[in-house]
Amino acid sequence: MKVLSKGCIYGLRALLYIVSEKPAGEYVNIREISEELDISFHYLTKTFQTLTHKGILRSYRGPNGGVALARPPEEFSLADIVLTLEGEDFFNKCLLGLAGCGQAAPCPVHDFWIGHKAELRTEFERTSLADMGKRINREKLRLGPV
Amino acid sequence: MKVLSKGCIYGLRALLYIVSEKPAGEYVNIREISEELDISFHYLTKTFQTLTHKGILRSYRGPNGGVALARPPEEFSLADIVLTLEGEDFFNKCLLGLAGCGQAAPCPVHDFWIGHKAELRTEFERTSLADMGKRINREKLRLGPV
DNA sequence: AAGATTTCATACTATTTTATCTTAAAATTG
DNA sequence: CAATTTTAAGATAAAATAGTATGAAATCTT
Repeated sequence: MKVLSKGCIYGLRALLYIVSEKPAGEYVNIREISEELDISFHYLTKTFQTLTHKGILRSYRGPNGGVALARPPEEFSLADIVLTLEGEDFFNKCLLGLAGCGQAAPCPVHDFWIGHKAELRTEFERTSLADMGKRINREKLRLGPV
Repeated sequence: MKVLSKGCIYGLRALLYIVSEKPAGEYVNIREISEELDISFHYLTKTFQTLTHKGILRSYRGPNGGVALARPPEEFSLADIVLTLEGEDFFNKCLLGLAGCGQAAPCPVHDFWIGHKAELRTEFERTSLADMGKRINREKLRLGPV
């Protein structure tokens, strides 16, 4: 049950690293993140570019540069990140991949799947990066290989 | 939110076609299925091979040959099909793709994701191919392009 | 019974998508 | 200017998907 692409997973883990390990607003070196989380540096770079363009991160070049959240972590939900990296139609896809699946011409699992997607979306929307950062520190959750 | 691979989707749609369109036990031509559902014939053939080897389908060569369910459609759940085509660990994967994610060393979304996977699994397990076939005919649900 | 036909099985190749690496340019600091 | 660090384009590799060609089993026709 692979739901998220690598790029999205990398982006999420990296953002969670930033909010759980670093003071808010501080620029974090991308190489440090890639090494801590054992993620391909260049791939992470691309993912971060997307997040920067979409206004979730801001970046700064040069010594002591890096990336930082563009706004306080309370203001970003998991859904914001996922929708940015997977596409806005992430929660609107047919389980059987049928184009135009909907009330008018539903696939056999349409109703059931609609409900699941909505549940997931709700949970993603009500969980902020700040919530996650706190939980990660409180419960010592891991973001990378042990 | 792409959850299932193409191969699995093809297998599911094809099986649902068989149970909803054909008398139980009758051999169905693979080419017919691939054309009705607009699925690559050879790719479908491969998926069917897997289902045949795993005892979900039986096949018969020669004129009027084809594939048929190996047992009555009441005896196969959606979960049976999905687990066969996606792998037995389908419902046990970490949302963030971390190896060894579990109670001992959980990722930040472990608990939440565990619950979702369990719900999904339960629904897949309690829905049989026969149930689906009936619903498809009763509610005129579609399995392919309109 | 022979041979042609139908149909699934399998190996091999090609294409597409996704992920990763290479390289170099632009911005910043000191 | 030299060092650092993000940005970005393009090449390469790997995985998923699709297509081609051929083989093997069952049936039908004559």
